[in-house]
Amino acid sequence: EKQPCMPTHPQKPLIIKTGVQFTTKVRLLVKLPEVDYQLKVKTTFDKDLPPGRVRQFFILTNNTKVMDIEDYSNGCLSVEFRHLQLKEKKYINGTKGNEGLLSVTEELHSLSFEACFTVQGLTIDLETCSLPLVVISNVSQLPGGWASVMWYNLLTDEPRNLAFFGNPPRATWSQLSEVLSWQFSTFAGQGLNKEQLTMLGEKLLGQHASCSDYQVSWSKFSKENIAGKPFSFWMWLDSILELIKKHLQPVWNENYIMGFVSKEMERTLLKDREPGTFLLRFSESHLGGITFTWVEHKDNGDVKFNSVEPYTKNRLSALPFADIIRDYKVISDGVVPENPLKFLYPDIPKDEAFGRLYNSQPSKVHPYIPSTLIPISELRSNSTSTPPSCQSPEPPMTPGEFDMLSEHLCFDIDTMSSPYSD
Amino acid sequence: EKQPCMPTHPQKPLIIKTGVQFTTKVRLLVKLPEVDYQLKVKTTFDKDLPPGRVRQFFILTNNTKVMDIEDYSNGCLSVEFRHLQLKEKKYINGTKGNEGLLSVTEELHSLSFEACFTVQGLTIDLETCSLPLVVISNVSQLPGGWASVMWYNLLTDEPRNLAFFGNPPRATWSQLSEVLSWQFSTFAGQGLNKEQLTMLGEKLLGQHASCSDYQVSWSKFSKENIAGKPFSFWMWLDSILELIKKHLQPVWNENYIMGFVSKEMERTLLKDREPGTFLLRFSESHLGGITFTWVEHKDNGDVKFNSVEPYTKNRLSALPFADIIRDYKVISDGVVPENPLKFLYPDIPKDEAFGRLYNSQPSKVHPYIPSTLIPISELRSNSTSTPPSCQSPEPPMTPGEFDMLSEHLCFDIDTMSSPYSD
DNA sequence: ACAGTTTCCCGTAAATGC
DNA sequence: TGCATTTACGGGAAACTG
Repeated sequence: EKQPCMPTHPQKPLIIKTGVQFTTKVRLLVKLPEVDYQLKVKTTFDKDLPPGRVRQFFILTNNTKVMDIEDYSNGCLSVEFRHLQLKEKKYINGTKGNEGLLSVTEELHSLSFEACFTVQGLTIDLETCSLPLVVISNVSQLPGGWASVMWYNLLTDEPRNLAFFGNPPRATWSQLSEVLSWQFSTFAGQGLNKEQLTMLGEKLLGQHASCSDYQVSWSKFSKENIAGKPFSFWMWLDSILELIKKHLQPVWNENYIMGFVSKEMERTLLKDREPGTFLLRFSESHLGGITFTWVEHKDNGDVKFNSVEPYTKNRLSALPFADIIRDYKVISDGVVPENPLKFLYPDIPKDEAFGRLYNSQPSKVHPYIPSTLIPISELRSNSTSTPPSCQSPEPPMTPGEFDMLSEHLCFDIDTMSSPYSD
Repeated sequence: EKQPCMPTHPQKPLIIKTGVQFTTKVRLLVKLPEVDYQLKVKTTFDKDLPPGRVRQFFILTNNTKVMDIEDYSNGCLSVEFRHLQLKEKKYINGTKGNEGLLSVTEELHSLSFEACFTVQGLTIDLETCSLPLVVISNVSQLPGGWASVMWYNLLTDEPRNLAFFGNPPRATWSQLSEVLSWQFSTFAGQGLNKEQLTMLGEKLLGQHASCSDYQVSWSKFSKENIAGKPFSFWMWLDSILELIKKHLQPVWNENYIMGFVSKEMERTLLKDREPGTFLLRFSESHLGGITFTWVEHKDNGDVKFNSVEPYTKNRLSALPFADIIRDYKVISDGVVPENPLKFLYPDIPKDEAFGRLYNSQPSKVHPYIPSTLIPISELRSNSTSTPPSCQSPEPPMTPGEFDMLSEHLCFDIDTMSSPYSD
């Protein structure tokens, strides 16, 4: 009878941060005959959630409002709650929230709506509730929370299985790769192609990625660290999404960032190209880094590959990435510095590709000489730049419709004024 | 009988930000004979402040505590309030806080302490209160608030003249310059010398600065904008203090930053020096900027002065200032770039002065080529760098003891855990 | 000691008030 | 409308807490 249906959260719905305002809206789908009094709706957080095991929260601010004819649309009743804010319930007795089994971003919560009215002598109780919600206390928990929201909505149709992460199902790589591509198209404006997904599949699954039915566990996806690295697969991927959103948007949208490519594949691609051909790829060793690799032909006919130390958000906020590509110089002992980047793979002249994205700000503060930062690498004559080991290449990927996903995720909780992330 | 005496606030005492925790401590100076019950002290904010004209605040959190024998020291009674937090009182009737006459940082408030006890049948009421306090709601108001605290404590000994800024007295330049130097020695570790103060005096007073008895109005000091600039004298100076604190501390402490020097004086100093002699000075046109000016001898014998576009906190957080000096290069159309900075005025070889402060981080992320940002200025062959107009030079300054000031300012309100500023 | 989690609060941006 | 002031909250870091 009632349906929780609210404006899509601009970025990451179904995650609420304590102490930060959020908005929610309920709509009554049936039209009631002559309700001549005001229909009050009350929201309750974590209603009926048994104490223990998980944290519990309550709504700090006023949580009862009267339904009203919806402004636009077909005159059904609706009510929007604004400025709601969550706070954790503290127990005096020894009961603790979060008993070690689940991490806080795996705890699922819910927001309930209740209304009661009498019509023609009949008392009717209405109650409904939201899809499972993740509650976090700091934006640093947002990536973990979003992993949970994705996994839940990808793998179940149940409207309210709060115990989902007690025993989370696996996803096929086919399903998962679709969601990952969708993440990039939603947050960065441009999805992932087959080759990029192949590299991600190998990274997550090794050789098994050849089979799109191969299953990925929740743990492998976002809890276990990648072998030899202090972060999980999803933390790594999300750090790249954030980097794109904040610093690489235009370059990414032009499809100029190959991004996900094994080092072996990189060499294969570059080795027969013109000297100075380069490609852009994300760091696999550090969170949120991007590097370029260019090919150089030595005098003796050898082919050499060089990769610059990855740029991270700090560097990129000092200097936009396109400008880095424009201005990058290598200095070798007293020689006139030169920009080794000539052609974006396969063969696009650098300025043709990036020209529009350059930021040329010669800043005319008159009494002063304009100054800018430029990125340089200084090569000592005795320096060596040994080619590192790399990963194995591999096969393709399933495409597909993600109607189901977008349907679920378009739902619901909305934290006021573009809340998390840019 | 009682005295409010608390730990010196690490940075800026007597300023409290709403919603941020602060700490205060009261000590009972007389020793009471056998008080066999607990002595309760209550703090009240803005006690007896008549409504209207100014905002009023109250203490959100628990504000009554029992006095206790002080841990260390001579066993007198004391009590420390922690986690106090201020919130503005809102009036239902039309009365507004802050009626236009005074800005919020000129409003003075106070924190009162009360205790009542009976000894040998005699009831005694104790009450005392803090020096005037400034209440702000955002750190952006901190410079304005600190200006008020300085002016008050510099110019009056009254313990509680909350109407002080209704008609604030003037300060002699002699008094003021002392306080300014003290600001730099307190917050940046190194005070101002005679020449620096002279330049500041001229900037504030023009020719009158020759007379150290000349008076500076409160308005001129911190309210009126400097002619042609969108900021007041104090806002400008405080922006420089902040820049030093965050980005220039070591260079400032070595006395390598002349900083306050008129452009005319700058030329006088540099013109007879070796080519490549440079000095460091703060921007007068923008908040929180530092530039270097170097002298160059043209082939035709002319002397030319060049100043780089000032570096602000954003640039400096991408690249430490000493590294900027080390790596700065001027590129003129295809010539090998050169660093024009050779000698710190008067004649210290650059690396001798700054060597210890360089940050050399060649970063050994092995598979990658290390990269860094370097600051460059690109000179087009047809570019001109016209010498700008400058200010007039002038005379000396009074030194002196600032015991009074430090005595007053060492007082009192303490906002938990290094609150404002670094 | 330590890792997961929360709190604290600056500093920027946006909202609000006058 | 513009300016002064407050609120909002991301993001880094410290504090907490088992």
